[in-house]
Amino acid sequence: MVQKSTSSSSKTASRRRGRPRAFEPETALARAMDVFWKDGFAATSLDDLSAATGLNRPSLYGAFGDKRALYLKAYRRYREHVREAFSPLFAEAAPLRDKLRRILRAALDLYLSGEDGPRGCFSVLSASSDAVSDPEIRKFVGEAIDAADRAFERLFEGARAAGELPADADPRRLALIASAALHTLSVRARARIPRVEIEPIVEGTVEAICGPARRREEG
Amino acid sequence: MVQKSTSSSSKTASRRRGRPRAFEPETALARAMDVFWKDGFAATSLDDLSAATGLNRPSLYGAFGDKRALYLKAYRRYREHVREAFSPLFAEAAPLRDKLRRILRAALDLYLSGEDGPRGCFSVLSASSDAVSDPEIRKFVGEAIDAADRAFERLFEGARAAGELPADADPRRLALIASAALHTLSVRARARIPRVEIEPIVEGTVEAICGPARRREEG
DNA sequence: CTATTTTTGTACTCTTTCGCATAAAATAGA
DNA sequence: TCTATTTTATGCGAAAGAGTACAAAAATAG
Repeated sequence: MVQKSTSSSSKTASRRRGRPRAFEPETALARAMDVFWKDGFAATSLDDLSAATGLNRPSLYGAFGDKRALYLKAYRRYREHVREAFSPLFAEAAPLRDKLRRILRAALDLYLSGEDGPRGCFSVLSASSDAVSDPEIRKFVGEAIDAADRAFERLFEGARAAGELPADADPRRLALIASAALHTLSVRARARIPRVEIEPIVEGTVEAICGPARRREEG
Repeated sequence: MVQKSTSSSSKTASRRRGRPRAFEPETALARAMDVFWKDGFAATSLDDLSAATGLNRPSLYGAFGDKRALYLKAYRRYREHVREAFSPLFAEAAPLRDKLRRILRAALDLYLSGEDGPRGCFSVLSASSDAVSDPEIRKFVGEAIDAADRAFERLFEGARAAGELPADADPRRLALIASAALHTLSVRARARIPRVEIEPIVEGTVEAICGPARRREEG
């Protein structure tokens, strides 16, 4: 039950004993994530998940556990996906203004993505869901928010050290403003507010943090 | 069915013909709003609503219609409640910095309120809910967000005209930052992040909009 | 070729939920 | 008192949902 594939995970190595799986857990999890991301926890039924993944319910249970466990796994996958997508943007060597703009634009693109309409941010959705009464899910949400706050904080610390921000700038305060931008982008995307009405928030936030267009760079 | 009490609505006037209601629709609606606000649309059952209001289901249907109609009425009531609570704060005669701080503090208090834990902002919740796929609910959400944006925009326009903001300040851009603060306050409150960790966002937003503590008022 | 192991698919149970039918209760008017 | 009208209360019925039992299917080990 809890054995974690004691053998190596290389593709062709020592195949398991019984009937082989007819699906790839990774892609099934990706489909489940899509559904949860779109409809939220309470409004997603196991039949929805079954239809989206192509697995029947017993297979879902066998592979991922019950609905709550699957939600946690889907959420974890979302966070990994986000981390992989945004880490390079934070690590990039570029002026702060450009980096911040690219990060916020990428977030907006992510929040507007979805075959059946914009989905917003999974963490914002989870925070709004009844699932947040679950301590473990709440912990996940808190970690996700904190991770974004810290990533922005480190970004602004570095920028301040590099002279891209005034010496008296407060990286933590600026980080909270950047995270607030993420949250409002998510809310508005989810409300299906047109992209052109949302986009000014990106530039407005960049200006609020980095200062107006090409001024004040040196008092 | 659709007659809207043709007679006057004064308390003692011409009582209706049949058995009188054993409840006050206003308070029942307030209770229903509380439940929807706490659990969201999908996770709230009619039994929950029945228990919270004290009405049995037929009475709920008779008074408010089905679940969706009741949600719309509860949401409408929330917006009226918010408008009544915040209009005086926007209208107040006080320095911009103080007014903005009071508004954001009041919003945080509202989002942290709730007998069973913080509830956040009903509009943010609705945007995250599956109910947003309903065009009418989506329209409500859009209107609520727009109302907040405009209220802040007018506030900053007035402040600029009064010389409390630089002449080149962009009221719309600042308004979007203020609304973003509301959204992040709601998300964090809902995620049960401790109040002391959320409060700095209020002051940080005030500084971002009005400038740092007591400097630069006349650059 | 047989036994063992694991997954798959069907169908089942139990619970919850929504919405409504129906009868009893409470009031106004005749 | 009797009738018309409106609300309340019980509870029905159809549907959906979560989780599981069980047997067939598909692979490996010996």
